[in-house]
Amino acid sequence: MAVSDEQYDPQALQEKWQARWEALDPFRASEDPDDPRPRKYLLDMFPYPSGDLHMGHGEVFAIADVIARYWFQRGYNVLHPIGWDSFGLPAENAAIRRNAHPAEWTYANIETQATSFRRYGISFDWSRRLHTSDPEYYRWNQWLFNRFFERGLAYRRGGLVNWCPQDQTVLANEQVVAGHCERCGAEVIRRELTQWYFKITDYADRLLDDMAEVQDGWPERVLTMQRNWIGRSEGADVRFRIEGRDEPVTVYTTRPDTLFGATFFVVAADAPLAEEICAPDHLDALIAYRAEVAKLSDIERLATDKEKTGVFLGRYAVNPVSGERIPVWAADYVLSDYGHGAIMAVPAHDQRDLDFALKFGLPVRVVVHTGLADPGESGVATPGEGTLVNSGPLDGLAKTEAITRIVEILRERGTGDAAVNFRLRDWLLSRQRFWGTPIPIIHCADCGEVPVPDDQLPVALPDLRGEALAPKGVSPLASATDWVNVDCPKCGGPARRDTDTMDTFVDSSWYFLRYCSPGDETAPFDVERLKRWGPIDQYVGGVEHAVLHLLYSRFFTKVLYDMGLVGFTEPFLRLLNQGQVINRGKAMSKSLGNGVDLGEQIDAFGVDAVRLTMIFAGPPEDDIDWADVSPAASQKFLARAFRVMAEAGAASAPGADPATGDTELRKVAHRTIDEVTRLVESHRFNVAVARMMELTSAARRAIDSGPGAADPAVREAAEALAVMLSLVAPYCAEEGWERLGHGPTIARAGWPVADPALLVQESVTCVVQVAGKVRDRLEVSPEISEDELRTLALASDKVRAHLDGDPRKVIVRAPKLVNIVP
RNA sequence: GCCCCCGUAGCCCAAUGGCAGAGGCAAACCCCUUAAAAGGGUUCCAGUGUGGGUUCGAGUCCCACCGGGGGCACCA
Repeated sequence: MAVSDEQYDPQALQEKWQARWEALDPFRASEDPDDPRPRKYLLDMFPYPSGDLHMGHGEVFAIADVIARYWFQRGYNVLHPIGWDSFGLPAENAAIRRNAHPAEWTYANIETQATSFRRYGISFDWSRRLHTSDPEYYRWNQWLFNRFFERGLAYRRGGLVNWCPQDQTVLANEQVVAGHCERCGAEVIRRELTQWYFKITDYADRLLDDMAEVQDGWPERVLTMQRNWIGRSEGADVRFRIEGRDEPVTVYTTRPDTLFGATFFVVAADAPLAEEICAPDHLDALIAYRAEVAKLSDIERLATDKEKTGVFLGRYAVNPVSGERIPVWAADYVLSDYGHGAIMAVPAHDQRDLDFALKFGLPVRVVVHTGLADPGESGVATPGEGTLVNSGPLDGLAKTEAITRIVEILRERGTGDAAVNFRLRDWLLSRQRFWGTPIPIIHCADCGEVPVPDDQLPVALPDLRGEALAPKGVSPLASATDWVNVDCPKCGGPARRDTDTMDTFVDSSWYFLRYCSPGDETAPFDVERLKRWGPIDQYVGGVEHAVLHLLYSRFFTKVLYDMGLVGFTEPFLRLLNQGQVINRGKAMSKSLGNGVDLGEQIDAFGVDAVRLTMIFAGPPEDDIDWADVSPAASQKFLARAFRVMAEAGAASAPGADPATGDTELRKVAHRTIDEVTRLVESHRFNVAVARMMELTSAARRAIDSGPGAADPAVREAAEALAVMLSLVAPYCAEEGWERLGHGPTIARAGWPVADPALLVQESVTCVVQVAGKVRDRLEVSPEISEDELRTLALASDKVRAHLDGDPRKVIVRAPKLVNIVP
């Protein structure tokens, strides 16, 4: 055997095996309904083609591939698809800069990433590849939009919306993070615009309640974030009469028990209601106040420490239960799009109302006795529990009883009822940009909003490029006159296409359904095939989508369920959020100059070593600081493992009876198989790798100073190692598998099975403690009884030396521990 | 301000309430080698952020604090 045969040359292995794997195509999922193998659906969040793959991709896909390859080895029919989330702004911005079409940049990047994925050795079923910017894909966005429209789940309305001045488009609430655009970071402003919405609020209750289905499969923090985002609250609607106005005004409150403590009334300054209510001689003040508020950015307006502002509207509201007259104010701390855009203010028990009352000298009346200082004097509201006072029929009641009682009273009088409110707003889906799915609506002067008939889909994007795409506040599509002007599908008269495109989160809300039947030309997905594959067994991706993509996908799934197209209500049974790859304690960035290039790492250490480093660095959820890990060390380990496989392969042929091999090594191998199996199942991949390292060392010792490379136990260990290692380092494992005399591919080798007979230990070391200190160790049978062990322990000389008479207590945990309390 | 997660050798990380160390990095040394690299091996290193509590027994459970990370923050 030549030494060079045992040398581990990652680059050579990559070249050799990548081509062979592509020919063998071992990861194609079977659609044969008679395939007896149980199915598993593993999904990675599909990439946006921003350039080549980066370190973050390297981590997610390495992690997900461990799970996918494990399932393949366990004999599942695995669906592990790949596609690209290829609509979106960066392509458009690049196209403007280069005077090109967004498709050029997009599809070039997709090819680059696809090539990198193939080299990275991920176990994809490439036959299902999709790109959301293909007309064959976005056609179905439009088809789905039409279905939503028919059901009243897609509608157009005017209102204040979030506008990103940088990207020149509106944004959904979910895409505004702390007042800034989620994508570009610019400060978001409010504009009054007529836009398309999806009625996700109709599903608020189910989005909340169905979380029970994934309670055990999703990270707690993602569930918490979604719960907070949906923001369900329970309370009551209360109708107040406004003097000088026929229509009463309804307010929502979570504390109807404090109704008697309402000392003023506030409407959102920006709501139309404010001017409707406003007394004529106060209108100038309101208009002036509105102008002041409009000058503020959202950041300033929403700052919690901002001083309260407002203006009296010259009107009084009448408390429906006490009959008390209270002044009506307009203020910007009341939001026009939550509840009814108006509140009853109870300064004693709500800090915001108290701040306002103190600023404007409004009365503060305690109606819940909490035992704390009077808020009117302390300046601190008392929102907690207590006994009702100054509240007529509620006096003496505790909070929950008072709420029940007051709701009864309101109901009897017809001035209110229990109510539920959500923080969740409808999903604004229009975008004033080009590189997205055209909204398939035609506006006709006579017929109104007319959907483009299904048989005329897709409404393809017109061919615009370069300067024509520059943001100008209205969609670039508006300038494509030939495209815009069409005949109304209903009456045939002149009409105009809607010129906005859809939020690209629409694309990703159902792509996982399309993977089951990517080429389907008659439907977005094949219902029968989806029944076999769905829902997704394991989803892997970043936590940044906790309330974006994941919430929208859950919404889509529920709508499609109601349409009878999907057989499940939750799309993702288990969710794994991988950590980030950082460098020297900080996120990689150009400005910090601490970027690490995935391609360069692979060139230097090989695909397997990079993947192994990602997996071995720590738990998958944790961030990896690339400065703390060593791909060079990973490469060394792989070389070591490779030599074990190569030497075992050279010394023996397949088929030897392992039972004739060295028992000690066999025990190590089988214990490793057993543990690695459990560790992979529980996603503790870093520990699984540590076990593989131990097995490699044990095999090394067996070859060098034990029974030798030809021993069947060495072969058995090397073969098991190869298969386990193939989850993380497929090239090294495949070559090792070949050296061990097996044909390609190791992907079909099958997971090793631990022999229970080799897992039992003949003896266990039992620790004997006296008062918690170890005083003796006994070699005992694993099956020893408690009584036997107690007798044995008490008979020990070393133990007796520390005992003074009879022990008070003896705790026996057979077979591993005895603790004697003297 | 409120809520959640995490603090274990110089570093990354293990440890069903039961002997604090599985694995790796770094360091030192030995073997192999003409030499170096590669390879093989040995050794060094913390009492688990701090202070209480529960328990026969706490890194693990509870409370408070300190430090780091994350989420929410006028939603009535």
